[in-house]
Amino acid sequence: MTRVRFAPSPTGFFHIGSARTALFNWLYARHSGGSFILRIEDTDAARNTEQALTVLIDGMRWLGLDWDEGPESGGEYGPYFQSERRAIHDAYIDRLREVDRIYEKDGALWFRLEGERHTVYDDFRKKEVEKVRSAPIVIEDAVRGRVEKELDEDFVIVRASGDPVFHFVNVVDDITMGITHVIRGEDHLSNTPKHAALFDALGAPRPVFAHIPLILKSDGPGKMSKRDRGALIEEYQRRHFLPAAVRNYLCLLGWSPKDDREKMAPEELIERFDLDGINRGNARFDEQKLVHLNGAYLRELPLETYAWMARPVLHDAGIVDDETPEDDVQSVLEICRGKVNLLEDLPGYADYFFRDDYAFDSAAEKRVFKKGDPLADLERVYRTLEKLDDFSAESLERTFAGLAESAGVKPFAYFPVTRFAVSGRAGGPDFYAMLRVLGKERTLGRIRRVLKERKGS
RNA sequence: GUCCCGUUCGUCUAGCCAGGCCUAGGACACAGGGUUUUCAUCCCUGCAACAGGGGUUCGAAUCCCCUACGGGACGCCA
Repeated sequence: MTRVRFAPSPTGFFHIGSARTALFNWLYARHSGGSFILRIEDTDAARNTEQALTVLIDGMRWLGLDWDEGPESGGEYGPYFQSERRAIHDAYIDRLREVDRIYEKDGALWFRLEGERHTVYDDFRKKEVEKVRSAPIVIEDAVRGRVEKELDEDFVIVRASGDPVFHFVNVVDDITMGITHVIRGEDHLSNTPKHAALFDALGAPRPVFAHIPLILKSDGPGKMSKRDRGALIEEYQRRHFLPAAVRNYLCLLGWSPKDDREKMAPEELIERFDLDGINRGNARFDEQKLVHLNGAYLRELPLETYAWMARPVLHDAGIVDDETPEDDVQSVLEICRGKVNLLEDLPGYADYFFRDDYAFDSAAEKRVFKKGDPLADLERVYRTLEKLDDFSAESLERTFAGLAESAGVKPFAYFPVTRFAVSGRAGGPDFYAMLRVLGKERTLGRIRRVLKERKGS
């Protein structure tokens, strides 16, 4: 039975790299029919708060990563908060003591390596250190293959304060929770020999290690840090990204299904995910591709779902409020669906349906008034629509066709200036649908206003 | 500084482990064109990469070595 875990430290942020680690673990568990365990490594009291935990759990839920064991789920290997596992850690300290691999120095407990000792001056750390000549530790990493590293220094496993350190508790918890596969970021690769040595010293079988590449910032050097745009899951939640899109994009960063498939449903992802599809090289974060995927997911949402998600976005942006008739919102959403890649762009895309003080885009204005006599066209449109009572799309289409024919032009000739007048921009939803939703009164009012302002100046 | 890992289009990647099927495939972005009488979608075309050098081989993106570059780790943080 495969048992994998995601073991975050609640810091108050849910980093995209952590999220991807969680996702890979989750996928692997689901793929292999094993268990996915959430273990909270909350031993650093200084930065651990209840709110930090909430951020993490909300983020996990939002991404759809459910855990079989952990906080709020329970399980037979608890507690799932590292801070509550102290008795277990102590017992394992005793075990190490029994096999004589522990000694005390400066009030702390050190793990003793086996091998010849000598002292050298470390000029990076500017001090004398005791080195140990020991056999290299060999890790068979599921992603990177054979990794060999020599451990040459004893290390602290219990601080002078009495608190055990990460390397130790992490290993003990993995042993006692029966973890079979440790899938984590490559930044832990250098630590792994220490962990392997502890597994060995404790007489426990090592788990399979799989170190996944890091996510690098979109520009500039280094890995994504919490201050970078797009680094936090909270940001995607706040910006109304679709979790399915974020999840899908994250899969593609550092893992490949080996063929040309990119947009994949969870079932397919689970079906196809495997450790040997994980890449070795670090991946650079690219928001554009995420946005594209988000748009693709948005476009295939049923209208009901789309409206259900989009409505609060318009609300939050202050575009609509409780006074706004539901039917109006619904009609606008119907014709705007699939037009933007991000729900957060919707308010800016559709605001003019709900207010008359919409902005006029100067680039659009230039284009519209570049040639011909757009004002004359607009006037003709006005006089024609004035006499039209049926503002259905079909009726509007017939009307514009008639208007165009009598002038010997294509109906399209009237679109840009009309659209500009009623919306202030060059793009938007389907032309006739837009006029239909705006309705006769508002359409005429807006055209009249533009006509008046333009003629006056 | 030491150690570990990596390096295919601007970006994510396929191909590498099992060398010839690679005049290196796909996607995002970008540029052109088409469909849509408009917007978006969609479709087509284009642009664009095996880090460099040595070696092994009849043959190397694929195997080996070196260099360069990138990333990470070196905490009584996790």
